[in-house]
Amino acid sequence: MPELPEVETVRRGLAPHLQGQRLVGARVRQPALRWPVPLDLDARVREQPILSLSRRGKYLLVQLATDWLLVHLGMSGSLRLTDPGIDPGKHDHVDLLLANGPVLRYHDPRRFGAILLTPDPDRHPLLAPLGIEPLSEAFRGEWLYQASRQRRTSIKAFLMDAHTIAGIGNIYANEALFRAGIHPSTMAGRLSRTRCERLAVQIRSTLEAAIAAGGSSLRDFVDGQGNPGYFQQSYFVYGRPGSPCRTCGHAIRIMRQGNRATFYCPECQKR
DNA sequence: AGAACCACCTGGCAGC
DNA sequence: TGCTGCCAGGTGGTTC
Repeated sequence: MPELPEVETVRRGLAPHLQGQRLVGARVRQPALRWPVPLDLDARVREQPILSLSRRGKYLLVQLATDWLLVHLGMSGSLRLTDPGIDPGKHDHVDLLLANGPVLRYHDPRRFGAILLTPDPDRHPLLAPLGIEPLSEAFRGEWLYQASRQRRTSIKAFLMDAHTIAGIGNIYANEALFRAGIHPSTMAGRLSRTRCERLAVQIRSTLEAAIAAGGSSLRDFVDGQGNPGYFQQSYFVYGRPGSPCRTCGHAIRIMRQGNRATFYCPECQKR
């Protein structure tokens, strides 16, 4: 579910409801996420004002007065505001209680996500090694060109490496490569400046279009208010093996890179 | 350096 | 209806 656009959609949806509010505690029903939820979460968030909501790659950062909450949605996580009178469901593992009434409820059937606390996100071992933000000013064709020199890995693996570029997952790597006309197996270090320029532009525009559509509604993705996203309707290749390419009509192909499915059009995407 | 696996975990779905 | 096997948005780690 959650790649950069989905996390950004959640952030934008929650920010107006959380900024300026105050937490009064946390209820942890299932601490066994990817890493254990801190045992002292309740005590450390109690009476803490929420100063800001930001995002780094696929992590949502909630700035409190003395700590930062790091939330990762893993493969199946969601975060939404709900009424405290609504009973938690089977996979509603953590509630963050707001002073003004509602609860921020973390739901994650597969439990690949994480809720962590840190006094200094810049030095946190999960955040510090993250690569460039693909929506930042610095992310341009020339950056992509320089960063990919001497890299013999495939361009798709390169795009999905969070230590190089933060936030691009399987869906948007596939979609951006299609839009840029680049075959996913192309060696990263072999891309010309021109193609790096085109790819950087398409990565940005694909992510921005997905955010504008409210994210992708795979399975049960919902934003902070429980609304679905609509970007899935715009997929060119992801999840469409055998279906006609929306551009040329050839059948979309599927292959495996590592253990991830790669979708591409053999006609529109060149090595 | 990079590719391939594995691990973590649940649920949906196809096929029998 | 029910069982089995496979698949899924992530990602740190190990091994070759």
